[in-house]
Amino acid sequence: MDTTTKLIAAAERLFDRCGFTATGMDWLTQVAGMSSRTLYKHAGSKTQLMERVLSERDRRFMARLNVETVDALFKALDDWIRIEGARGCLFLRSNAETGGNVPEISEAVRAHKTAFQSQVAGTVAADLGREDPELAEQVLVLFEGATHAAVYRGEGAVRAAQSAAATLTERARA
Amino acid sequence: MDTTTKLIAAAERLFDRCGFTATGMDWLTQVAGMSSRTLYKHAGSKTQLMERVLSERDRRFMARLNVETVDALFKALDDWIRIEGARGCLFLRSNAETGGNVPEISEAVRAHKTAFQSQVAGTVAADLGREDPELAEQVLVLFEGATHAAVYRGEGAVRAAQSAAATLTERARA
DNA sequence: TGCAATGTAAAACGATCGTTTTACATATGT
DNA sequence: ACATATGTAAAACGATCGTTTTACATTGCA
Repeated sequence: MDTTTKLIAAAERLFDRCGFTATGMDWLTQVAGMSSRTLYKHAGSKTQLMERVLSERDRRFMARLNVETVDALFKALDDWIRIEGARGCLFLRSNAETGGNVPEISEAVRAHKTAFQSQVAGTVAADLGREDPELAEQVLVLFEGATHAAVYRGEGAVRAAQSAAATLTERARA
Repeated sequence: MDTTTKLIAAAERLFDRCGFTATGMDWLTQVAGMSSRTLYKHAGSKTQLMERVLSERDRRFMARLNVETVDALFKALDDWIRIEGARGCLFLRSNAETGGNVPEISEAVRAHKTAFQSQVAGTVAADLGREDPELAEQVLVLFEGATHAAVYRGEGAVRAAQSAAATLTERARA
């Protein structure tokens, strides 16, 4: 396994589970299994490392959302939570932790959420056979809600969002 | 204005806007306008201060949710966001930042979310004239989703959640 | 054979962390 | 008037932060 890949994976895991600020670089070197010299040669800085983590996260997450029905969108979220666990959106958390004061991170979050919104709108359009901005916004809200409610309500939150989206979609079709 | 009140208010503002870990105590003393000796006499520790902040936040937030219709629930959220801004749920963020490793905070979050779920279920029951756990879960997800989507989609996210909740409630009534 | 490249181990950098302490000022109430 | 409570200002505590440096080992290729 490539050194950089190993580093990004370890960093994503720690940042996600313990928080960005709370994760120390010394601890990260131990978990990633490399010296701090190597870590900094590959990552540059903690902020750049966070950028790489968010970029990789975006790639992996968005790949799963590339579906053509609203129902599949929530099935994808269910799969994601089964594999990755439910700790809320890492992008929003990154932004909140840094108070929106780190431009590189704010920009990564903005880009991800724009892509996310675009994918949701696209999926709704594919499912419905036409664009429906209002339904798309509702589905986006349900998806975001399921992501965060699942932290304390478990997978039932995803099922609730899924059934709500089905009802709204059915209504929009008629 | 009472010293403790001033302290809690300043802490809530900084924790909310800049993150818990990222907010230093020196900075907090300056914003709260008191010496660190006074701050620690009133707060005890940073963790205890966070507990007080969450407790006060819970009181203020839950007071607004004490309504009898689903629609009023989202109107209350809209009001909250107008006054306090949209930076996501401070409770979930606290838990995420500490990685769930600080028992006092985890417990405060759990207690708040339990009360929140209970209030949503109660409001749904009052609106419908009967209990409806499935609709209640959907409304909870919509509320949580609006809270977090509003961070990057603005108040339109709340309106989308509100209309979705109205549709689902209407359907449940029939 | 030798020279880059890539890695480790560990010490050290100055800054900042949460917290305590020392020394002193200002009110209040009996 | 004198103790008590409540506050400030500022230095200091040891620990930890992100980052760099020093010194050395290993590998692959010319």
